[in-house]
Amino acid sequence: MGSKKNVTFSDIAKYTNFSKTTISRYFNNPDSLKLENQQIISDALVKLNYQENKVARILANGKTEFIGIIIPDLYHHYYSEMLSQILSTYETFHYKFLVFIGDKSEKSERLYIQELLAYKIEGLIILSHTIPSVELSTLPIPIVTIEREDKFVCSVNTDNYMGGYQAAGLLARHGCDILIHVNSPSSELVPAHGRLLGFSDFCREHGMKHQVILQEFGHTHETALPLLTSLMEDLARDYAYQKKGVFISNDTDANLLLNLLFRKYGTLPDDWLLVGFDNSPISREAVMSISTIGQQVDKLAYEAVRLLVEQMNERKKRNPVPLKEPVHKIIPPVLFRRDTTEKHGARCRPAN
Amino acid sequence: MGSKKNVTFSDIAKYTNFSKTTISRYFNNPDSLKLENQQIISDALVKLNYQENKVARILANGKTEFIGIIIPDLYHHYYSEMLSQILSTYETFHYKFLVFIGDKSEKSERLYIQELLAYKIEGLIILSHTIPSVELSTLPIPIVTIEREDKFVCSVNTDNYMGGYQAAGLLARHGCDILIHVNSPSSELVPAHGRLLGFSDFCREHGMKHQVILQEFGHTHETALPLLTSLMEDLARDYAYQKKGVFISNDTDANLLLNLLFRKYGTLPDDWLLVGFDNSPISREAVMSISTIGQQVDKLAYEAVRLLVEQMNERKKRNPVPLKEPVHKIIPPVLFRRDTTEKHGARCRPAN
DNA sequence: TTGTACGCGTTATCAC
DNA sequence: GTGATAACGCGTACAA
Repeated sequence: MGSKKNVTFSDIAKYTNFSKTTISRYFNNPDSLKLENQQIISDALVKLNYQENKVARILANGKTEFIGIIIPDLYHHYYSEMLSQILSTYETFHYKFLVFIGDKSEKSERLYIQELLAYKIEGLIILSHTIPSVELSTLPIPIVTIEREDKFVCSVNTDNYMGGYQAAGLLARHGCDILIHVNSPSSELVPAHGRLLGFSDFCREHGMKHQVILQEFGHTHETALPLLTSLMEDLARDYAYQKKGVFISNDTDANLLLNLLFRKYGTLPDDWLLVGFDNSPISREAVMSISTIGQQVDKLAYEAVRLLVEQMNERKKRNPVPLKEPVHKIIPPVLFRRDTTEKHGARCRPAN
Repeated sequence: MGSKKNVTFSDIAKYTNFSKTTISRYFNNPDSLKLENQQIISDALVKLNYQENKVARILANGKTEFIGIIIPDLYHHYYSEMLSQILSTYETFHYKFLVFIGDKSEKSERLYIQELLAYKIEGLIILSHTIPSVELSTLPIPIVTIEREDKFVCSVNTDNYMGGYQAAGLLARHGCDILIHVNSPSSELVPAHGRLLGFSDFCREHGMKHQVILQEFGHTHETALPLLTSLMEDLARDYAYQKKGVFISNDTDANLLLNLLFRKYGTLPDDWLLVGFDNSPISREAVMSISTIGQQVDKLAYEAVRLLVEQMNERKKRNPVPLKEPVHKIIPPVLFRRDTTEKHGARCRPAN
């Protein structure tokens, strides 16, 4: 008890008069031992207080069961929930996760990847945006990205186009005169850009008057507040007496706008409807619950890991058949109708 | 290029006509080689495209540089920020983190610990509450807990007592007639219990009229809303015409109460003051910014890792001196004065 | 300053 | 069913 050295297969072998091989088999293929001997070894394990050493196992069979994750931050609820869901797949796939926060430079992110490769991770999940997918595709292990530029690697993304389309549809159904989409300017290569397309297409297809406002509001209240204030005032002026349907592509800013409206009018005026994006906690916790387009984070996470595990398994076969083309999996979004749209609707059509 | 087998020290040794030892030294003690030879090896590394293998290194020297983390969830901002800060210490200490979400049973959590031990983690950070510290103290590696029962292990905690004291003090300074503390019933062993003590002590020491309400509001809007509604009505009735200072020990519920008040009165009435706990995003994003007691998550995280690393380093010495007693590090909280208290104060004493 | 030989704890390949 | 032996890739006395 409390002896310095760890108990190894050798010790157990000596103690039980078996060979190391047999001990190994006890763990990896127990049925190949006779029941009687299984029991003997089993007893010895507790008697000697054996602690398994998977590092040695890795060295011997090359399987680390490690997956690396690089995620931009955990500040946004979207990311922390995603990480949570990814980690939860341990219950299913039994892969362990080495996690890095990659909100730094490209250089440091490459360092993270090198570190992960040094630990012989079998696959890598990337949510950060810094390293282009061409470069990722050159790595010697399977890669899956989530909601980022993914041209040359496998990915799992939300159907952002449908999300934008749904948001516009919801606002249109409530009889808005003008549909406004507020978004930060983004590359056409990132999936989130689809929201804009979906929104615009719906409006065009249905002959809706609409406007797209591309603006960066920054990451703090302090920067966002004045910008959103003037946005609100502009819209109120430009579209006075018109029913304004605003689709803001994140809940945080939607909430901010809602609060500004509340402070100005004491409530959400009847000629304002709001739809956010993400279904983050604030959309439920706001003064008035915010309608929003939610991503199915659990499914995104699960599919990402599944897609990765599939490829990792393929590589372990004697004749691995690598993918010819990167696979891009699409998960539909979910529309949450809440007070910032339904309150009005309920008033207009109480029967519905 | 694309050859199946990995390049090893042997390959480099052959290629450069050095021995494996010299290659090893190049990595671990480069100054012991002459500059010229360092260059030769360096060139060979890129030529052969060597990828280091830390798994083999671990087996040889026993140092994994792994730290395990078990955290209850990432849904609460407090936990996700904590995890983020812990992971960020990679920049300082270069330890890698294996993360498990431990919101399950005691049994599954023990399994996580076994798995972590199998990967030879050098230390373990525990934020989940399921396994008592007596049991944790028997593990063969250093343990540090954060904000949980910690009698038999090292820990880092917020000075909850001071937090409760400060909250009461803030409300008292604003001339409240009655101070109310709302909290969920908790064991006296968990650090959070200190909030209650600090609050009560302040009130007693300063002869403030006060009431403590211990109630569980659950984890969803649906369960919390009716309970908080009746709480609000009870308080409004019991303390009509009195200035009510309410210290709710989490921001989510504080926000909910604020919203209820807003819906009822259209604003936060002058006879209501609110202080929350955690400084979570909602406290800033609410209709009216919520005064709150914040934990210094960055410091908690850093100190936890530092405390752990210290002990892990101690163990690597030839004559390790284990701690006689568990160390409990205390971090002061930070008071954020915001609109739910200062708005009133500003009105009463505009000069201040 | 560099090399030899062995150990780390497991798995894989044979052979029996 | 079970055992001997050689990997796996690197670190480290010890020797030179």
